Amino acid sequence: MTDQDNGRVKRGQRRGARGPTVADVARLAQVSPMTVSRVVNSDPKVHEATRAKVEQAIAELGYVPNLAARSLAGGRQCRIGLLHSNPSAAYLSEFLVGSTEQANAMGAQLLVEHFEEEASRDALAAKLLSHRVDAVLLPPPLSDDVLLLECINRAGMVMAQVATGAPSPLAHAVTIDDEAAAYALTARLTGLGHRRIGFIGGAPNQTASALRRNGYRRALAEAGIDGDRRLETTGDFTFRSGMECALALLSLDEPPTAIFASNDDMAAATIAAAHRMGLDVPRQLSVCGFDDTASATNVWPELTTARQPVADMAREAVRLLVDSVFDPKARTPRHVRVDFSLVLRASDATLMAPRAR
Amino acid sequence: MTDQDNGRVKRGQRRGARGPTVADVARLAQVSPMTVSRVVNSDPKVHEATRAKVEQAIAELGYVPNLAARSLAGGRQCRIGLLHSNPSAAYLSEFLVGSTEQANAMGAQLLVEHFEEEASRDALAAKLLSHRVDAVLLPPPLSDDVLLLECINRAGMVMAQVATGAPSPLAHAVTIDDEAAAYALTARLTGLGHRRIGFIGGAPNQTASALRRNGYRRALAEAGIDGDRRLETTGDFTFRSGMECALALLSLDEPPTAIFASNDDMAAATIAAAHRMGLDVPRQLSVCGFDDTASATNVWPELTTARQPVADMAREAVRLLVDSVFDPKARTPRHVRVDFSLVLRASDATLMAPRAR
DNA sequence: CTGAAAGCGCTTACAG
DNA sequence: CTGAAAGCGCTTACAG
Repeated sequence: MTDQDNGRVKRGQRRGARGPTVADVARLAQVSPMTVSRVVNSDPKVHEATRAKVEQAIAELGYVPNLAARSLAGGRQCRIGLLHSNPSAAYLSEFLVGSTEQANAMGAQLLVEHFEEEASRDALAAKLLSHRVDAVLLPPPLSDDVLLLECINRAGMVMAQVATGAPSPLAHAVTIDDEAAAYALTARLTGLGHRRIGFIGGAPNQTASALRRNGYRRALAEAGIDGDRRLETTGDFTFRSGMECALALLSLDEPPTAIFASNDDMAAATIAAAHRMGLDVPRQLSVCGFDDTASATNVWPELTTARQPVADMAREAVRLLVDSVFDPKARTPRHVRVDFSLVLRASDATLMAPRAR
Repeated sequence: MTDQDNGRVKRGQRRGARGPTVADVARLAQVSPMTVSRVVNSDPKVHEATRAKVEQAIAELGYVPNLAARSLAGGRQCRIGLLHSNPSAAYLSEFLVGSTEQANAMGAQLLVEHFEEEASRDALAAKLLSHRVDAVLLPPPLSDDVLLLECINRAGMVMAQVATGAPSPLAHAVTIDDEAAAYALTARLTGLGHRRIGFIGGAPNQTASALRRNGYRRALAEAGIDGDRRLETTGDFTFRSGMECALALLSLDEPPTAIFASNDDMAAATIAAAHRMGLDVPRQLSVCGFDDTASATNVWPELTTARQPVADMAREAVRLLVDSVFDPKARTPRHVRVDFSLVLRASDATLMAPRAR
């Protein structure tokens, strides 16, 4: 029986019941609202017996805390701005699912904002501040925009860079070991007998691009293969750039028998280029991608690639940000490295006899 | 000068300044907090002069309403559950961007939830209720799950179906005219001189699939072409299914000279199948897709397709839901139809002389 | 058209 | 370990 049931409507009184409150739970458990609050917030200083009583009352009433009241009273609101420019749709999709889930789970609000590279960084920072944003989440390529990092830092917001090759001292960072993943993939190709392995690099303004190139070079060196710079090309992570690089590589006098592309979209383009030139993949050309986004399975043959757990990385980054906003001690930049894994599919194969041309 | 500046800290008093409040604005504008609230909520019954004064004070202080306080006081909270199963990543990405933006703009909270088709619908509804979800947003294929619609309706939540071919009387719906779009695309192919046009249908459990097939058939009929059922295949919107259907079509005794696939992923697979069989696109085979997701430009040649404004549709659906939650009168199911457009790229061409086989 | 009062549901800061 | 009081910033429901 709640107070609202008496039917009298006084001045300033609100309409309508809105589900059980701490007061309802407190009444049922015969404790004070304060104690209910402590149980809900897992304060360790509550007697086990008291906690049990309260938890039962919570279960009985189906009590769920009102987030609005909580953040108003606690003075703690956490709004995270997710800035994105133009990563591949497959990447963004995974990233959004992970970050949205985690933000909801932690009671944070997520503001998704598109940021054009031509736009003013100061104007962006001002806009974020006016939206009361406390923390900023940066997927690539924005995670590598140093000017942007400095600008947001000056405005006093916490940041998390995801998938950067150069963690900043101004921000949290969540990455995989790009060098090691590229090394592992290239080593697989050398293990299959390939000696002429083409490389399609990512956008030069993304720091992870250089790390992947380093991994490629190290694998070749360790296999005793002299690096041939003509086999190294540079794209920008788009399908179109991958197509151009692949056509260039396949038109060399001594074309590669395998190509490692720095992301799946460019690897998909490489397969398309091979088909366009009448080459069979993987019989006449082995291809590897990177990321294991949806693009990896939206081609034929399906791509062998390195899996980057994008959704998990986004979740971890949100966790770091929310903790930082609520606890100043957690503001010290942390660098979390998550594991990658190799996903072997159908786009690579043992080197066959030299192909007819 | 705010009250907090006097430095005294009384019992129960909070720490820290948190930006200007209605009280601050009211003081500066020399009106009551109530009037500030009215201006912020654009109540038409405020004198123009009063409004101007208040607006100037707001600008001067950089006042931004506290959403938590607003929803606590107003008693109006709007939590929208976005349920997704396994649409293509490109589709989901656009959908998430649109719905997140709109939800934030309208002060609603978005909960993203993955729903496996094997999972229990009742358990899902219970979970949504326990999360205090008021409204449910359903992208395809869930927008066509009638049992799910009924289940959520029984639980008392409002719903919006996006891109369904069968708007339910229980829900809002935002669609394009699938039949007309498929008709337009097919008519383009007949206009280019094609007479044998293959069709790759979408998943049979999605109602839009049948509409697209109807559009295809109508265009053929109007061009005076006898429908040949062997040219009609059925996929499930995945790349893999598109590959199978395309290979089947291209292996017919009298193969088609053009293929219309019911989404971009299947059209991309059709191009891959053509290349696999040594056919040039579009010289020897014209291909059209549907949706204009990122997949349309992540193939070579780029796809001619029908653009479905996914992000806008998601925004519109969120708008309908939020309005319904806040205003019971707006609960009457509405069906909003948005425009599609044809995007002509490089995957289709005029019919050439019969190809050599 | 404008305002004074009360309350939304929770937590902070104390006091025991 | 537990509780009574006050307040978070806004809006509802009135009264003028």
